[in-house]
Amino acid sequence: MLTQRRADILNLVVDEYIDTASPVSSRALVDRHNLDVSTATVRNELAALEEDGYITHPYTSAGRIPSNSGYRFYVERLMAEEPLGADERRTIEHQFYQAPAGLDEWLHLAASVLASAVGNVAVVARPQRAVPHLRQAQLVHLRPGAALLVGVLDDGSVQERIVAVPELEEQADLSVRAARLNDRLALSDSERIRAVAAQIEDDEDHRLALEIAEIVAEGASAAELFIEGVRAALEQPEFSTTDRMLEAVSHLEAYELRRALRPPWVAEPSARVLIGEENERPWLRDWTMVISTFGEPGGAVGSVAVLGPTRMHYGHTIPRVRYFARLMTELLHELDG
Amino acid sequence: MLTQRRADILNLVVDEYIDTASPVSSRALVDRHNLDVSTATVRNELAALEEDGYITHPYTSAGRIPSNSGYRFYVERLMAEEPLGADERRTIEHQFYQAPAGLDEWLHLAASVLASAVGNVAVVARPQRAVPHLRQAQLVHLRPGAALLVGVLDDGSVQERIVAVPELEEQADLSVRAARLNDRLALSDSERIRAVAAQIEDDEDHRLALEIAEIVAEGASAAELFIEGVRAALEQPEFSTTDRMLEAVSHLEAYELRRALRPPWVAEPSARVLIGEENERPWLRDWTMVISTFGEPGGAVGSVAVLGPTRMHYGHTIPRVRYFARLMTELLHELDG
DNA sequence: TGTTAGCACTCTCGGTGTGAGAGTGCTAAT
DNA sequence: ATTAGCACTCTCACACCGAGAGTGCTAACA
Repeated sequence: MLTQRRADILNLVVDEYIDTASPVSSRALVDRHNLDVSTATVRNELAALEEDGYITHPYTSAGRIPSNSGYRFYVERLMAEEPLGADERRTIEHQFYQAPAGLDEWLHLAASVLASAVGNVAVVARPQRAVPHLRQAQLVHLRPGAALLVGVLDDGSVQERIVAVPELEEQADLSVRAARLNDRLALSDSERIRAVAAQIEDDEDHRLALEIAEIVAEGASAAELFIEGVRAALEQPEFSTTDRMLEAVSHLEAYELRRALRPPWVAEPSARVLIGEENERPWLRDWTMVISTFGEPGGAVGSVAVLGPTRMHYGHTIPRVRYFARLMTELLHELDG
Repeated sequence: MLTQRRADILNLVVDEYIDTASPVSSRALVDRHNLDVSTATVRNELAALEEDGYITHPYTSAGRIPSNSGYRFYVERLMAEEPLGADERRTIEHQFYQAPAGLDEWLHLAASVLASAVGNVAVVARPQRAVPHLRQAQLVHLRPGAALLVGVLDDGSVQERIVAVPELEEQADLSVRAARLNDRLALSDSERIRAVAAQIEDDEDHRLALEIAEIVAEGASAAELFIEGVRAALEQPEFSTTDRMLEAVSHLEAYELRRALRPPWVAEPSARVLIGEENERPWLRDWTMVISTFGEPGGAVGSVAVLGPTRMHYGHTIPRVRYFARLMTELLHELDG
């Protein structure tokens, strides 16, 4: 266990480094926080902290930089959280309430507001159920022999796919067919739909039921992602060389992020912080991810996350991610009635 | 008008610069293309070309660089097109045919294949009609008093929006309502829907008809964009400083690109090339956009584009954009029956 | 025993200087 | 009209240097 003084100093080092982005010297600590010990004493403490692995040296004679375990200790024990002020809340809620009609636009907006609140990349994943159920299917005539199968799932998402239908059927026939299918399949998950399909005698209905099972299953994979704030994140000094920036850009795509957001930190009620290699994606070694979820625990669940360099303003970011998750849970609830 | 020799030299300068990305010297031209004149003669010609504005100097004693009007002349008169080989076509078509079910996935794939074929940013805009018509509307019960209004348009796109409905109506009632609305509104554009709506007596139906008019109208704005190849483009030497790269990153987003793709080059049958300030978006001053459209001229039309630095391999890019547009028109036609 | 002053030592960083090399533009000769 | 030759310009890579910032250690001190 660290002595009080040592912990205090670690706290100051991390705060200072987060602020200035450059190695922290003993002098800076003493001067800027008027400690009543000398720089030499501080140096001794720093050496001890380094011994314990909380901080490091970039080179022999530079200031100290927090290591990832330093950040971890900081987040768990030291950090002073910076709660949202009344006016900040008001501004955010205001932006939320002038949101447009669609859920998608709304999620997009949320990502964008969060990104600008924390100055880093914000990612919002569309809520989805672990096991989605069909709410309603519909067949829309496209041309003789083909129709658009549209399925609305119970997490509010809409899946579509072009399917073959009997050449002669008009829209009216297709609607009848869809109504018949809905009668048997509505409110079922894809597994159950498959089971019911097996018992359908009519060949066409049988085939369509299987198609429906597939689109329902698709609803459980690939959640849509809304990514904002890339620009702001890239402006930070950790990306001051083109190769680092290039690396970051190529990872900050929906495809990569989807994997990073996935298990096991889905369904975490409060915010979870993953520092560096705590996230197993290797490219995130120098990144921190603060992630939380929103929505009904049993129902459709989405996630909100902030991504940035490990040198992140934790005390600022964490409460905000938490706040957004709570707010979005509320609003989603309102939206669902 | 340029003399033959002068034009030849301009051609060589552009070719060489596209290839090497560094200013072209008289020596390089003579050596690498065994001209039967001396470097001094070439220098005189270069001076003349510079006089005419086709090329420039970065500084007094460096080689020549094509100006934007140099590129324009090159594209119109000089450039040797590099047609697709049989096996290249085969590879591309192969990738296309193993495409997944949905139109969206398919467009996404197209963007990605094109991007890797030209080594620059590729953008594909979902086909849409100038004036979309409603194919079918459907109401899906969400909870008492609210339903999801889903509209399928005649360009195959699906629009959705949450709407209020009478508290007491069940799915069955909503389906009846939807059927009634479809009878009067199907196959109409949003203007006509609005007109018809005005004559509907039932208050609820009237309100819903207006909602439908709105979602149909939305189908004409904001086409979905598929963007690929950003990474490859950013690796080019024109983005070798972080600020240039940062600038590029922040512009290569759906929001900005949508504006760049818009009029007046929509509905160009062959590929159109916009060099530098020929595109009025100011940030595109150093970019070239090669754009074409696909789909039925009268029907749903999408666009394919490649974006890259003005120093772009035009002879390679242009035929490929043209080829993709043609291929996608074909495949879309197949898809539409 | 913990703290501190003092000092030697290390490493970075910005500026300066320099020399080689690549090209041009011009002039005079062909 | 073309070309050889040459002076001149500008960049680029590299080395060098000195200032400055920090540390680690030692020895004195409370």
